[in-house]
Amino acid sequence: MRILVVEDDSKIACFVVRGLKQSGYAADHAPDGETGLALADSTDYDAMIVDVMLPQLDGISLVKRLRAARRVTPVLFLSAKSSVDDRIRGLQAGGDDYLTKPFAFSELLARVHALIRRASQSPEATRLACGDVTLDLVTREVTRAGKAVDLQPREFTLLAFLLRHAGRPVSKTMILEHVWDYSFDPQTNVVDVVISRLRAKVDPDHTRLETVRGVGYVLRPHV
Amino acid sequence: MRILVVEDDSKIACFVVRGLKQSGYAADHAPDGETGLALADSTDYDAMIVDVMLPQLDGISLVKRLRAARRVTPVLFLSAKSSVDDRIRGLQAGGDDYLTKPFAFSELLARVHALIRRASQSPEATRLACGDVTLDLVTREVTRAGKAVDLQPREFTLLAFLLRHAGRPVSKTMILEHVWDYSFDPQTNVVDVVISRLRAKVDPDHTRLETVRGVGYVLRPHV
DNA sequence: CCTTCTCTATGCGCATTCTCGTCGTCGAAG
DNA sequence: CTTCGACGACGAGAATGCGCATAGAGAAGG
Repeated sequence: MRILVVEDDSKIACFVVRGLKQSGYAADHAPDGETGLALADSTDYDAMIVDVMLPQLDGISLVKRLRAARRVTPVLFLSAKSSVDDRIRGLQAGGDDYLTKPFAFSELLARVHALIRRASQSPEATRLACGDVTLDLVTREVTRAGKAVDLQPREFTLLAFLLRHAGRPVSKTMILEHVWDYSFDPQTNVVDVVISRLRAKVDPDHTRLETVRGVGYVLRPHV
Repeated sequence: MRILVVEDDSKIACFVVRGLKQSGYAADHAPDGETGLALADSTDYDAMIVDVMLPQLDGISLVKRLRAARRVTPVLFLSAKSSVDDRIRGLQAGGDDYLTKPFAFSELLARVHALIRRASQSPEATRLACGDVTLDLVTREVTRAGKAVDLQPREFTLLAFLLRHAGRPVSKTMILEHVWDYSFDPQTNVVDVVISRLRAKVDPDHTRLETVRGVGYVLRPHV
């Protein structure tokens, strides 16, 4: 779940990004409209949070251009003004929701949640499972064969990612991008290391988490 | 639990807001009807306390317009007049309760309590518990293993918040928002400090209040 | 003015995560 | 069938950064 935050006030941006990360989302930040559009254009975000007042390219125009390019990423507008007019303009431009500053973070989170859930049609599962392995995104509990397993943060994020793609191989590049937030392969073997630790904890008999040589890894649904 | 106070007399407003905060509520204040309506429109309050006599837009009209917009937030009217007529007008406009000035703060608090309890259908638990830790929101008594524990206000609010979410991790951002009423992260470590003090008083053997690295804290239900 | 409570600042300790190095395994080609 | 090359597995040590505790400053209340 990756979210783009387009916001010029660095304090607000920093606060929002941090909060989203603490809630388990990956978050990118663009300080102006142009950068935001470029990022939105090149990455497939699950949602965007866009300030209306932005340098270079305002939020409304940004979203209009995004929609013109047939991008349907759900957008939540942020604005200092609370006038009904502004709200209407935002929604007409293709925004999906509207929040006025100052706002409570929990409200922002709730709305983003709703947006993603609506967009993906299927309610955002809080509980992932594959075979006898289960993972709860909210309580952060992981079990194998009914027994609780204690995972470190990185291991947790990686397992969650694998579970989301259970049955299909995921490349190391993908993993680095979504779990480590790296855009480029920094010539490292971190993934191998954490996969190794994950196997020891979650797949001791080596039947669930398979290696696909030259590609990456698969989580086997059967077993 | 967030409450909006719409009241033009700044002394009364200040007094009420302070009292609510001390009782563990988050409270906002609007000095006139227009501001009040705008705030009520953009935020999801758990209850509102509205003076009938207000500049710009009187309390009755405010609530009428709120109800017209299908908002069901419970409203308690404040008024200087105690005439039965006024009371009827208020309730007809969509108010849920009515209190005449001057009033005792404890009475206001009791009624707000009742309003929220009624609105949320599930009676607002006055007593929270998790494992051998109990907390009473009304008497402000806290016990651990049957023995009373003396908490400072901040510590009390934080513990109450953790108890409400027992079993699920709560992020520091959330804590700052609900316990400190900060909308933005002021780059501080207050949360850590108060957690530390809370542990010393309520969880000396470090079994109940766990750290979730990079996220926040959990209160463990078992033990 | 004194007390009580809360916030800020700092350094330390430790958990987590990364890097490195070696060993093992797989697959292809001769 | 054997050999060679490349990729992956995994353990051990090192670095980073997060969280904890403490003390002192500041604010609020009596």
